[in-house]
Amino acid sequence: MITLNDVAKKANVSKMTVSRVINHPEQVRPELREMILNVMTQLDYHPNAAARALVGRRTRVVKLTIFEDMDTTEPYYMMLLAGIANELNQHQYALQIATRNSYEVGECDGYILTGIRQADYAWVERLNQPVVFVGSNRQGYDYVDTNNYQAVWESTRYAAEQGYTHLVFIGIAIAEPFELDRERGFREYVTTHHISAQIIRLANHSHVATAYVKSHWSGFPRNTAFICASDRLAIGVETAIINQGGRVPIEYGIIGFDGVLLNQIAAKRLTTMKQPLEAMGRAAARLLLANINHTDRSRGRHDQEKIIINSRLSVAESTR
Amino acid sequence: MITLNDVAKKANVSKMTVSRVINHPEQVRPELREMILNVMTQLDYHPNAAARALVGRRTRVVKLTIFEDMDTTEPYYMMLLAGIANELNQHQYALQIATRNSYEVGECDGYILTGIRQADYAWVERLNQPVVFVGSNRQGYDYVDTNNYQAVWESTRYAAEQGYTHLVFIGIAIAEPFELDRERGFREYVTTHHISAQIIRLANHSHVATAYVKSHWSGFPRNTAFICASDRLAIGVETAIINQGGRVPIEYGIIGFDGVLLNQIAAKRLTTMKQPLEAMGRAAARLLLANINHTDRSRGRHDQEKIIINSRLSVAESTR
DNA sequence: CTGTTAGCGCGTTCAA
DNA sequence: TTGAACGCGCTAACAG
Repeated sequence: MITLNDVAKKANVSKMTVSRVINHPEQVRPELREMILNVMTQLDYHPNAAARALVGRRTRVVKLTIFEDMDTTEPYYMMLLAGIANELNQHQYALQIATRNSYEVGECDGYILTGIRQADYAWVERLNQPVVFVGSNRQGYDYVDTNNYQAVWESTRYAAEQGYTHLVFIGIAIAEPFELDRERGFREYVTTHHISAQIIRLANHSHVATAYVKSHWSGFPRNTAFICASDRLAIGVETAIINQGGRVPIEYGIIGFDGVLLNQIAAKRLTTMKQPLEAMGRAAARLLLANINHTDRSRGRHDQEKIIINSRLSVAESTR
Repeated sequence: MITLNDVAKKANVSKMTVSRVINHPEQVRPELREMILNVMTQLDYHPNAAARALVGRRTRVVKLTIFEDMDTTEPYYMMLLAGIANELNQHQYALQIATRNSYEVGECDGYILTGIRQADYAWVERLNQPVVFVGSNRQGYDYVDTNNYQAVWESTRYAAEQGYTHLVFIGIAIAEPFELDRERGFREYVTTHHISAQIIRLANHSHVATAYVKSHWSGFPRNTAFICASDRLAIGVETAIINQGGRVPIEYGIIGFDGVLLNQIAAKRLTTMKQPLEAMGRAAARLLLANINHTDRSRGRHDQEKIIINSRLSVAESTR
């Protein structure tokens, strides 16, 4: 293992000078700095994270806490995770995964939280450490989120532009901000453009959507497009349409939300709004790291910071 | 922050004694040990991972490398992950997630590897660090795996015992050990018990299964049960049966494999072979930790160790 | 069985 | 601008 000392000897300086090249490069004469950097790459030197953690009173560990049953979890989190992990790795930080039942063990420098419900906020409050949410919140914590409004607005526009003349938004029956934003995206587009439209709210299960579409089939003329708030709903809609003898995408269009796994089950590959999950993960990690470094210097809460990331429509076979 | 010293002072012993209570409890007089343990809980003492890492020449980080595209990944990994993370947390280890593109950054004490293909073994070889696989391998590395043979054997038995008289195994068309074991489980059961049966191998997509069952419908008499090697295939089979007017589970039975998410899409909740993913994750972590501690003392490779975990049939609505 | 000493690799503080 | 000394929290090795 190469240490600071090894580099120092080879470069004929004290180890402090080498340390400064890493932490306060501006305090070292440029030529000397260059030389030392050279030696460092030559020796393939990597600072020892444990030693830095020890002296810096940092753990160099970030915890990701997922407040949701893993059982029913979508692949969603896996991609988010990848983004977070990648970003943290680059900064010599390790990620620790904490689930509902194990979230007290070990120390860390900060938390990334997701899937939170109202009841969990008390716990968050007591953490007293830097925190970043994935998904919006109204209690003033920093967060990263997708632009739900924009996503559905664009899905709707796409459907309209493809010539579907009746638009149906199938939402999730839950009064959370993310859902309200999605509905708003739909409503604003169809209102502005005077398009025949309706909004339906269902429990987020495919068979519920299937049953609904089946029993209201006469209300969906040809040339209807369904903009769905989740892929589960989209799959359910597709099943119903096919069972009723409707043709996708010629007579009916379907747009899902965040299609990852479920596409492998749909008869036609779903046109779907893709959330940039990897990017969201990276953003959350970066935001948290910034908070950690900031908190070090100045105590006290800063203003809520929000990072909103746009989604992209991935066009496939369920729309024309 | 509570340190060893704080505990030592309060307990009127040297900090070495406290340290021993943690690392070599057998070297401390039982009553003294008890007393110190008390003080430790009283003070809510937690050893500082960084300091231990520093002196122990360990990073206290384990890397999980998933050699597979996250895009198409099943929720599978998420649960595995939870198991690994929980176990590592208990041992003051942090988990780092490495994906295909980021697997060189940072140091660690060992690797948990999964989703590996033939081409990746060269990379594994060069690691030169303790390694544990999730999923079997023939190159002599330790691994944790489900008992694929047992799982399908029991599914098959269950179907037979429920009175389905014709059994069909829908396998995945791929010559990997896991698939061969599953087929073997099916074959041995039906052969031993002289049951009318057939084996079919398909690409692992639900629509492929749907198409196959549809076009061979006349070959599947009433009272047939389909034992499927994946839930995707099971869902596809179910769709076909329903489209053909067959009734589940009265006339036809379906058993899936490892139903996590997909159940939310099936018309009838699938009867499915549940892999104990959390347990597998924990087992993998424990095995790796053992290897890490072992390698510390004695250099050189030991015999391949295998941990095979049985699955459990979760009976739901797609069988009687 | 228990305590003392020394040092892991690094960064802060102070002195040069 | 650079260096020397000290200590972060912990444990291995030795001494008692």
